[in-house]
Amino acid sequence: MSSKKSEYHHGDLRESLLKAARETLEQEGASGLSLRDLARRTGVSHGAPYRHFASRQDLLAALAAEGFNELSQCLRAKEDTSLKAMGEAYIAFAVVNPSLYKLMFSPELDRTKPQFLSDSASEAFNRLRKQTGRADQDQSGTLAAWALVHGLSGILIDRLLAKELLDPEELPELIESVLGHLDIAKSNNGSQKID
Amino acid sequence: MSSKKSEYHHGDLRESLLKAARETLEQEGASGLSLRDLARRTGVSHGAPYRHFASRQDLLAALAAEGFNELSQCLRAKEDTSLKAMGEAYIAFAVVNPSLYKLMFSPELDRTKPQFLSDSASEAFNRLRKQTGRADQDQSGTLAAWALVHGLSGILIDRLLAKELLDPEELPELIESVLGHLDIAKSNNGSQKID
DNA sequence: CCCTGATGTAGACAACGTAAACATAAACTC
DNA sequence: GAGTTTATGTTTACGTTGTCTACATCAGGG
Repeated sequence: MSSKKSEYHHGDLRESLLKAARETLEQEGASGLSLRDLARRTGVSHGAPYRHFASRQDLLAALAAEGFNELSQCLRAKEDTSLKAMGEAYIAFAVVNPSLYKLMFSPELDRTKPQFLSDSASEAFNRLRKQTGRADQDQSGTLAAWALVHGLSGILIDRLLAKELLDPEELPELIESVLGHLDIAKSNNGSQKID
Repeated sequence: MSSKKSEYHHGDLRESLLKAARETLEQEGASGLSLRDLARRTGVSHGAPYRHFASRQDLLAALAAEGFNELSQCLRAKEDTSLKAMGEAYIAFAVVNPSLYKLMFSPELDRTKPQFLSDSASEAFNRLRKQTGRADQDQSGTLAAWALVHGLSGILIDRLLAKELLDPEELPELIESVLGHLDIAKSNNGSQKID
């Protein structure tokens, strides 16, 4: 399909850019990601990316959207298991894609125009809520579950834990213990608590 | 003290820079903070800041350190109250200084050379642990408490909640509910909230 | 076959971080 | 107090970046 062809038109820049961006993102961090370097590595001129992304922020936003989709998928896969399993999947995604996860919740992102963020975020949130099985009036339980995994993800990503807690051997165990401190996780599985 | 004097030497640049940086940080976000603009607004040449900060990262790190000290102070003030009160103070700090809080946990920060981060962070962590009153063997409870407030802070800062949950009127109430889902907060030395 | 729109290129501009060479003023020494 | 040293601020310079504009190239439809 793609041997020599035209040499002028790339074919599927946009995708190539996103793929290259994804790599440098995890290697260099979000701040080390430049459009020009991206173009250079992809073999196009520095102006080319602007045919596919209105701005650097726009590329970042596309990356973040990709991330939300993947996270959504990870959660969907665990939909029919326990709340704990979902939380562990959530944290696993964050730890495997640290820079991407950080980017997804970066305040710099233009969250206004495509409401992709509120959409994907609220979809994940709803998925979580279904799992918590709470009444609609009290979403504090769902929010607590989300906050717990979100916070633990950030702590792990940023390596804020003392060394003795970071033993990768016992990490899954630690995560499970932490998630266990949520009262919802205990009375799990269809139990409705009366307020 | 400072009427005319020399006009050449600023007097206490460093502090002025930090103060100006603090302002622009919350107004423009971390990415909108440039050394040159800072120097401009402070009335010095664009090379001057380098006499006080080795690099932009260095300035950011100084800001973050400042933030950790203030957060530490906020927590120390609530040391003798309930775990919930401490959590609320933590979240209050984060919400009042959103960009600073984000910066404090930014992966871009050079956390290696001055271990200011691990120091301040672990100090706060220890303060928290004292409050949870758990055995040293199991720090999962402490970690859960930290993760919960850290996560909720991020969610509030980034405005990830649906509008109906963001009613500023009911926000303190919501926060309290969320913190209440931590099992440690319940069996806690009979501390009552004082309204 | 030309024309139109999509895509890539080339050049320009301002802003930035950072370093080096220089200027100034304060501190210290005698 | 004169002279030297040191801390602090200025200027100039360089390379990189995001982004805009004018231009080039190509694919597809009338």
